[in-house]
Amino acid sequence: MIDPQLLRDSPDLVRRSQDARGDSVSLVDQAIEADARRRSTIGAFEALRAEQNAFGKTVASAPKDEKQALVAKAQELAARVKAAQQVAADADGEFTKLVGAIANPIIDGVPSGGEDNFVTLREVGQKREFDFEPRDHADLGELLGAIDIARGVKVSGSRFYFLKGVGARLEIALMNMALDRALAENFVPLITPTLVRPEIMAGTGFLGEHADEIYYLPADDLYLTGTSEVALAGFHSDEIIDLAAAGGSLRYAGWSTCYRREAGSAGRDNRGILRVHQFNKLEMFSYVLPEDAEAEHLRLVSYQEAMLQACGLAYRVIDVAAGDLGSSAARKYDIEAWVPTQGTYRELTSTSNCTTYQARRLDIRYRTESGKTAPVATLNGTLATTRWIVAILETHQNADGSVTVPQALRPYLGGLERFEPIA
RNA sequence: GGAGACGUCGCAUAGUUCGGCCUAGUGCACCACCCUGCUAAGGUGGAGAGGGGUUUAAACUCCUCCGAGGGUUCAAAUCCCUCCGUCUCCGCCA
Repeated sequence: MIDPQLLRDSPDLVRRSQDARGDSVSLVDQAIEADARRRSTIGAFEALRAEQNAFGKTVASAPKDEKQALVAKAQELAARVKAAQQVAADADGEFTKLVGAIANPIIDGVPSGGEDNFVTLREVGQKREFDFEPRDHADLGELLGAIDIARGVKVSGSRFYFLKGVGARLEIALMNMALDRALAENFVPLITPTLVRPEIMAGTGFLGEHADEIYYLPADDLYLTGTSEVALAGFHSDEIIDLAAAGGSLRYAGWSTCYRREAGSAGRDNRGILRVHQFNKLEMFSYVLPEDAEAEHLRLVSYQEAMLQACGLAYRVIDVAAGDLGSSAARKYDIEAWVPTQGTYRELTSTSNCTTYQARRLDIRYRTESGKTAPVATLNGTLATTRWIVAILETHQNADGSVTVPQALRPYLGGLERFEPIA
């Protein structure tokens, strides 16, 4: 949810953001109007209520013989209060609905437009060239006994797989390397719930545009999370957190399995494990002071880049365009790694600065120096996922089908230097 | 899954019997000052959250919040319903 004060003070800023995202601009004016109506109806109700409260005392202390008449008058007053309360509640509901539909105002510099209007900030690393015909990760996975798609499909259906042998070990190694790096930056590790209540799912904004992406268990009214961001954001919901005592920020590294229905992407990336229903992820999540959010965002990107570099991957960092941002994000950087057999970059990480938008909805606050409460800023970013295996296998493959393990990962694989094809 | 107990403004509690004197009391912790002086004790005062009005701001003022949401009533922490959660015991199962 955006700051209602911003709507009153700087409506143009909100209008510009809506326009850049390709969202409704008139929604802003509807919300402003609803805000005015809300406040006037609340005022009317509260005045009546004050009258009722005062009159109630008169009734309570009145002598018995006068009570009858007073109660009759109180009944009439109560009816008016009830009506005014309903009007105020309706106006408040309408305002909440409209203001809730407005996405987080983008940060200056975010490119306008849709999916294709991103700006490439930098390209890093050498794209791998081959003097042989490179295999794609699905072939390599089979050759190495690392990925078993067929059996995944047999057991669970399309877009499921088994990681096996060095494949399973590689994923655990990636997660452990990511965790070690997160620990070095003072992230607190968390293994998070992957089933969450509706209000937490809604609070993180995933029930809106992503609703059909999410697995839902009707028997228990619980949602399976597509990222630990949901639980990490919910972790401090309804809390006033002490950022000062924590050194200005609270950082968590959440590990979890992630579940995605991939509705609407039928036919896309069907081969291999690029787009799957279930994978694992180590996610960084930061709670910071609003004024520190942009600096924290750049730090998260730098940790991601360091991870990709350690894995010997070529990549580009892109500034995602406004129309391709989630409603909670004010800016998002994606890092895409070069996938040789596809001849293109594919997203391996994403990091969003949600400013105070997500925190306002989840009611996560801190205390300012003057002692008042104010919403914190939240940020999230990927540090490792199962998908990285795709780029790592393809990038470091050799002509005989073996794969050279990047130096940085070897300590996490018992010193293993190469994955060799199984017989 | 069954039975029972419970949920009060940081923590701990009073209040629920029998609706109005609750504008939710008290203790601890906290903050400021005072006294005293040696790591403590005492004294005075302050202090919850959200939302209106007003204001440069402060101050002031009103409304709401007793797990959540409904209901009854002129009036609900208190009565009724639903849900959520915690604890104890029993059952079942990794």
